[in-house]
Amino acid sequence: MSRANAKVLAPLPRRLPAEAFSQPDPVIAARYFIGKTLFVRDLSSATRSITAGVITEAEAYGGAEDRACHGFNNRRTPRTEVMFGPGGAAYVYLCYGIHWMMNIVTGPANSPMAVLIRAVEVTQGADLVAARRPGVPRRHWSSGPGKVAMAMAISNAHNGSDLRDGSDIWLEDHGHVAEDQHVSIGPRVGVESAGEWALKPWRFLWKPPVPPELGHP
DNA sequence: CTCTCGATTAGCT
DNA sequence: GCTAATCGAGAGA
Repeated sequence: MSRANAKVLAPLPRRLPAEAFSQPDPVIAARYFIGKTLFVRDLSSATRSITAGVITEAEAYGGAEDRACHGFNNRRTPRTEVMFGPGGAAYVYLCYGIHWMMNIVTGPANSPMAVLIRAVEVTQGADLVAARRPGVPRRHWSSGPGKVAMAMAISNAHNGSDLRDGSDIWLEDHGHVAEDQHVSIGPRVGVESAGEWALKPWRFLWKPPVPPELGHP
């Protein structure tokens, strides 16, 4: 291969800029992450294989006043500790004793904010995901926060990993554009007990356009 | 130590 | 639509 071709074919700089993680408003961050690609290395297998998926649903948590956030009122515990670090780390915790939830820590240090990844569309390693989710239809592989972890083999082994330049779990921009007209905004799921904070429209759901031939008259 | 509850899912009605 | 499963975190005594 010639030097000129090597330059043309060199990988694009796909990692996200640092500012994406230090963004002080978790709601803006959540919207920004829609359409970005999450890469995960399977730390539980000897092969340490990698799967990837485009983020299609996300929710914002944070600001010390957000009652739905684990860091509400600056509650600092072993579990929430990673949220008090600077943006860019993975916050992974166990929910309902069974399900792992994957979050992107955002904002400055000492300010607990995170974006929960609620759904992805698998774009790499579909064979691996199919093996992890036997009998499950593809459309249900990762259509929920617990399912995202199951599909991509995310667990507490990823908690605290640096998403900015790490190699166990990270984010890339592959040019998928989630246009406003296809992104619905609404209240967060499963946080009814958070009072008025449960009503905040901090959930973003990307529904790619329906092909014309499938549209209703 | 004990008690409560959860950023959910899957299966059945 | 309804609910059991499942267990660690966090709070309080």
